[in-house]
Amino acid sequence: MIKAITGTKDILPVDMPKWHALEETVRNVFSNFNYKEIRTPIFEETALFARGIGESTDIVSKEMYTFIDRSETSVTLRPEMTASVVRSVIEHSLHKQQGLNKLYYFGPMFRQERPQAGRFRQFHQFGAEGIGSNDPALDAEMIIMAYDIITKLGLKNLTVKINSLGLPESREEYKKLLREYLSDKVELLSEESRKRYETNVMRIFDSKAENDQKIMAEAPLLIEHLDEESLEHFKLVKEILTSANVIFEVDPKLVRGLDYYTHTAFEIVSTSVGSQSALCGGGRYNLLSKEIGGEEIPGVGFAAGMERILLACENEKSFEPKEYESDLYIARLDKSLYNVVIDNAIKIRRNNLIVEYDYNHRSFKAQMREANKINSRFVMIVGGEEYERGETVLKDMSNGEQFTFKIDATTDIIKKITG
RNA sequence: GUGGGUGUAGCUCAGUUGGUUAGAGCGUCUGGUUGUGGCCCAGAAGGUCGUGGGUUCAAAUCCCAUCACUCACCCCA
Repeated sequence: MIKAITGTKDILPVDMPKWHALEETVRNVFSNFNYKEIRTPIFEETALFARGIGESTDIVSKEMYTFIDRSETSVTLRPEMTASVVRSVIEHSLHKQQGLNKLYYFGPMFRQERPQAGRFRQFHQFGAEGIGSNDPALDAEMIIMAYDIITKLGLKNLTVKINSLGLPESREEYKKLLREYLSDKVELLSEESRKRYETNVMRIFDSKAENDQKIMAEAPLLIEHLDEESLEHFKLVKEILTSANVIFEVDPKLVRGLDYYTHTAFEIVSTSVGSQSALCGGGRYNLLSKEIGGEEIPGVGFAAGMERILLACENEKSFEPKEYESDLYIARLDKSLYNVVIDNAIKIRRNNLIVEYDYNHRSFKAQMREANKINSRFVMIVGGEEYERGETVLKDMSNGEQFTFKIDATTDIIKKITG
């Protein structure tokens, strides 16, 4: 018995109403902010992610689905979308056609991690990227859109965390400072953190090891060593969020695991899911386009995990997607009338109504039971004396009332149903 | 990669100190008089007890291995 690959999930018809509801909310909010959808390939040259996201990140160093294709090219299933979107903008010179490109996307992403609650190897994200402006209003807009989508779904128990990672120059200076602070404490750090001391010292703030946290509690914070420009940028972001009524908290220890961030970094976390509590995350990435070989184009964006959001919605029972319904079920009393059923079903379906009938040649009772099961509003009964008179019965399933019509006047039936 | 938990019908689960033909609810199918759903009633189908090995007169039950699922660490959406 072949089963779906570890960490992947079938999204079955019963799951579809909530996915559609989520997608609808996402599209509505993004289009109100005038973002346009973009779709990029599901796999890319490995170098795009390696350089864009950063060799030392967990994603690149141990989580990517990478393989050599038949033309000896190393390709990778995308672990996130930002690098792809920036690549696409540069490749098609979208940034030269207009100053700012406001883009959004949906789709599956792939990371080979151990699955757990709210984490899969194939998972879905929606997200937005604003490419071509360094304005703090755009940073704020990302957070506001993410916040609006999530709150429109009725979710509570949220925290919006923001931080500024500053400019590369001030960050390098700060890293020196941090290394100095840690220089005589390296021996006390966990193994993982000692590695980070060499590769990416700021990430030690992410460590959950008790002793590491104790040491880091006293460490100098980047936010206290930001340059003027970064401080001003951060201040404006906070002001806009405040006037938009987005309640946030500044988390000086929020250091995101992707290399390309500058200035704003943010996350929205929920207490309604498992330990993987980040529903969305993002930030500004003014260095990214240069990193992947283009000119320097400022950008900011975020991505949100759809499975996690739906999990939070279920746990909070925040909304109830509507159940499947159909307009008409055509039942026959006599097997010989199958063709009449088929003809009418096709005619009425072509008039934009949801029509079903029994394909398994079951009893009339079974047909009525099925009509009820699929939530059909009406049943059209074909057969018997009425049929001999050229008529058919239409039953309203909500109250049991029945009406008789000329069978060749299906338009009357359609009117009755839609009216 | 590391640790914990769980694998019995399509689903959710029961199965006593190892002891005959492995159960329930839901779901599915059929029927409850000639042509009418929901509720109710009756009946039926459906299981190599995850897989492989071992202990035993006897294993769903005990032991070992293996796989899968799951939660957590790590990290992230």
